[in-house]
Amino acid sequence: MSVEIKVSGLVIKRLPRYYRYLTNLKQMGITRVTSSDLSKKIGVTPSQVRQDFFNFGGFGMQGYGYDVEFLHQEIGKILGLNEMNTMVIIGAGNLGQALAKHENFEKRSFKTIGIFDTRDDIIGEQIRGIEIMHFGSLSDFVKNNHVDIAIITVPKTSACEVLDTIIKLGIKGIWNFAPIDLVGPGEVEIENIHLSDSLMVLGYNMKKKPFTQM
Amino acid sequence: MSVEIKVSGLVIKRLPRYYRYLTNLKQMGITRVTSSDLSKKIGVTPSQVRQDFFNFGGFGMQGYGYDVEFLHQEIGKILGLNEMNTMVIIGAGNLGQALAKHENFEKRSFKTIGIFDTRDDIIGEQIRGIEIMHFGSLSDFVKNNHVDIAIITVPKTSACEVLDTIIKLGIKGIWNFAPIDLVGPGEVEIENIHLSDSLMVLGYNMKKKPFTQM
DNA sequence: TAGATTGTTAATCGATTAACAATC
DNA sequence: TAGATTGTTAATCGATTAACAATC
Repeated sequence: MSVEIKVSGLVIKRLPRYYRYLTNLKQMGITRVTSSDLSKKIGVTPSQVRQDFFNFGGFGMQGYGYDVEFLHQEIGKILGLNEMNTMVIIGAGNLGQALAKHENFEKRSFKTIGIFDTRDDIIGEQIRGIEIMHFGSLSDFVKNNHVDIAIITVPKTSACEVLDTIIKLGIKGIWNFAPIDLVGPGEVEIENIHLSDSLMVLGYNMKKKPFTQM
Repeated sequence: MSVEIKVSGLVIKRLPRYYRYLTNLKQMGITRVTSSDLSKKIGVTPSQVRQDFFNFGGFGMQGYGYDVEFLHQEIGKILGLNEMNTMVIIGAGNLGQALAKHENFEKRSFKTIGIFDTRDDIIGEQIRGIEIMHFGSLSDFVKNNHVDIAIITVPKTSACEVLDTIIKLGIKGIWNFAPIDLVGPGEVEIENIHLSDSLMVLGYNMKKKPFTQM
């Protein structure tokens, strides 16, 4: 019916930053904020702040600015934070366990409800009350529990195999930490996190400095 | 003297992806590649591949394409992978320990040489042969060892304090995992990793799908 | 030499910034 | 009402794509 106008990915990436800063403002008891205030804290122009919000219809009032509480809530809705998203972690290695122990995700309504691995010696262990189960029982688990997102923290070599299984089980969101760009069918959303890519960008930026100063 | 032309950050972010794919090609024994081949694998246009490399003068030959070995090496140089970068981890919590155990970074010439924390009970422990030391001894450590990069994996509440110390010690690169955007003086390069931001972007992309299909 | 593919310039597209009328 | 600040359009800037001459 109403054809959704595509919002640029660059805008979407800025939303969590707005959200984080609004959370701070709320905690400090500040109730009103202008595009100029926000822009200073976030390091963009006031124009961009207004333009970003304009993509969603605009959340402010002329002459006043934005209501912190309301803006926080609306951005949260856009990002899907108003309802809990359930996650399973595939791969209980160092990174998988660290992510399971991380408490920040739940604050943002992303909750881990199961961890899966193939190493028999750790099956049955619990991390923050979340059980480590055998990868073979993932299928049953998904049938009995609603799972929104699978987090892939297996080695590069098994990532593709795991991806296939996950897609077959009908999971629609994937957060991939294996150092390979996973691609799936159109209805599956994949976010690839490449930690060493980011480290290399840091390496470049550090090296480049002397040149730009000339 | 020669004023370096600024290369866009978007180009730099693509370099690690080229690099990863070239590593694969090398491993498969492939010696030659064209901009068209690369573009297909990486999901960009051939034009963009050539334009990206043109920023650095171009690495190919007309009528032939690119020599895999040479291109791999040149991109590695740009990213600063030809010499070892030393790193310390500040904060030996779940994430800090997981990063210390991660072996991929060393393959890219980023080597962790020390881990620091303030909790007395874990001081002296070793992770993959890397000692956990008291945060108070960081200053001495930096005097005796060349440290390129500090990885911040402390809670949000102590991140700013840690940042101050690190900057005073003269460390020039910071890889920050605390959920706050750290900013430092111009000569210090900071890469902020916000895992939950990425999760929220995934959340948005999953939600948005039904609309775009209308 | 003929064919292929780059290097490089020009055209297009999209994102950011500026401007200002609308309005609280 | 006057002042402030948004919503929204227009102008600018930068990134991507297209085109093609250079050349291996």
